[in-house]
Amino acid sequence: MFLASKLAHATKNKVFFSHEGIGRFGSRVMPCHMSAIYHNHYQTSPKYPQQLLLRVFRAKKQQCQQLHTTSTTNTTGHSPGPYLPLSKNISCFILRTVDIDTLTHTLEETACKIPWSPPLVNCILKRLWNHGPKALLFFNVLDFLSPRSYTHAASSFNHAIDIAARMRQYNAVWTLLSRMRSRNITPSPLTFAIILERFVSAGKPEKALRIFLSMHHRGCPQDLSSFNTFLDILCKSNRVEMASSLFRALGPRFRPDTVTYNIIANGWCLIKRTPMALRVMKDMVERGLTPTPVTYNILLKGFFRAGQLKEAWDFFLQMKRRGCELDVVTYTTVVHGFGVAGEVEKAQRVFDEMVGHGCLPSIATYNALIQVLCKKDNVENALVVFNDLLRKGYLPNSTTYNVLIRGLCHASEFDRAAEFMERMKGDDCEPNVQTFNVLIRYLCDAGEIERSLSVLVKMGNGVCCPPNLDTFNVLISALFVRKKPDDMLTAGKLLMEMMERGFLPRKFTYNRVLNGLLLTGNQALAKEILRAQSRSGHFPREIRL
DNA sequence: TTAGGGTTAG
Repeated sequence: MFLASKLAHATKNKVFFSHEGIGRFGSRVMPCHMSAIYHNHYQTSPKYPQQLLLRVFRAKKQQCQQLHTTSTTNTTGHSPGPYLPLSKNISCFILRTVDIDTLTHTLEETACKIPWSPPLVNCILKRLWNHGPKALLFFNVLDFLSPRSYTHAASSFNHAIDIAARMRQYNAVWTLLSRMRSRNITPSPLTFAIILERFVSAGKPEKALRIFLSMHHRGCPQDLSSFNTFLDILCKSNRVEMASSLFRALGPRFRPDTVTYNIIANGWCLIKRTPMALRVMKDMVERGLTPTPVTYNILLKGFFRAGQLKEAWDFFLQMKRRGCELDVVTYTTVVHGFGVAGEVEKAQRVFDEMVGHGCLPSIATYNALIQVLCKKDNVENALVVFNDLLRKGYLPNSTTYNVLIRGLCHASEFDRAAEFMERMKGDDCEPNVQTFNVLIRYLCDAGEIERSLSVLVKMGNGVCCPPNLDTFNVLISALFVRKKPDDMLTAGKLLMEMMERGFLPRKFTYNRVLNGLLLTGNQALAKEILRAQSRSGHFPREIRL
């Protein structure tokens, strides 16, 4: 009964951090947030997981149907996503079930009773993103249901492949790819884009090249589009030299187009080698291809990125003189570029002139100007621009609020920042993890550890957005500043919580917290962390227990 | 996930 009541609370997503007043940990009296962390930490695996997982499903099924019905009449036009509540609860259940054998058994026993669908499965996989082993376990259990009442969609295979590749489990990647084909699902260019990107970001571009060259043997022929995708992946990981060589070697086979040239030009700009980007533009003209507004915008941004303000301005003027199309991206680039370089007046002038030139600012342009004013001028002036955009009928988005909230925090205006967080909700724009992280970071910097922990409590109930790796890293680091023994205990609980949520702590964080706990006589929690770690099948890099 | 602009802060 007690466990059932716990889970019922869990399904409301409020129980873990809903305690108010004073709680206790051992003999130590703690403020409410400490109690909340304690409660969250000690949510153990349920005793009868099958029944409880089904209970989660039943409790949410009706809610999902209601949401599905109401979503069509939602005046905001935003569907809350009929799968959201169910996916949230199933993924919470999976993350909180520590013992892998119990979890496997529970999933195997109950999975056949739940009507799976690709959107639901994909939602759950995304929520399990930070805990690769459990995500793949979930995927595999569904893939081998007996009798086979559900077959994974291509999109779910793509998610699973991405997760396996992210963990650098390359054998699992190829197994999944073969299994995909055995289920009569052809791997798509997207499947290979995912694989190629993971190999490149893992520092294996040559292996990625071999995969690209042989992908037709695995059911997906190469074309210009997949060639461009691969070049772009290489360029975005700062391997433009390799992309250029490939472009020269394979160009005749794929017949490069404007997009190909733009990708390579952008690659040079990303590493601040604008002369090379200009050469690419010259090459494309010589090959009979006309540079597009995208080409010019890439170059323009490249000059700003490289700190070549004079060249950027000259290029901008030249674009005007030659009658190139100056679109909203061009103006946003210039406003932001000059602003972050400290030339706020020039940024403001360009912003003011764009309307006169027949180009309306987008919300991104406003965001660029607001950010610039917050960083290089005054947050009060940024608020004037914010009110102006409201007056003109623009709808601020989460970036608008985040840059403003950061500006207010930077000016130590925490109460006003909190007011804006409330205001976001009124604009149908819930605070996201970046919003909370900004507030937490600045509160920590100001030494307001308790207030920052209470922000974590707000996040942790999962209603708005769960904390991410940054959230935990910032908070744990801050707990080492005051040198208070109680802070070590809190750091230990945070480490425990982050592991339960599937995050892999850095070796430095892990050792630092364990040492802190041992030095302050908190051996019990240190052992608990070690046990949880060894059960999770998830290890901090370079840690072997 | 065939190309370009706007969110932390290190």
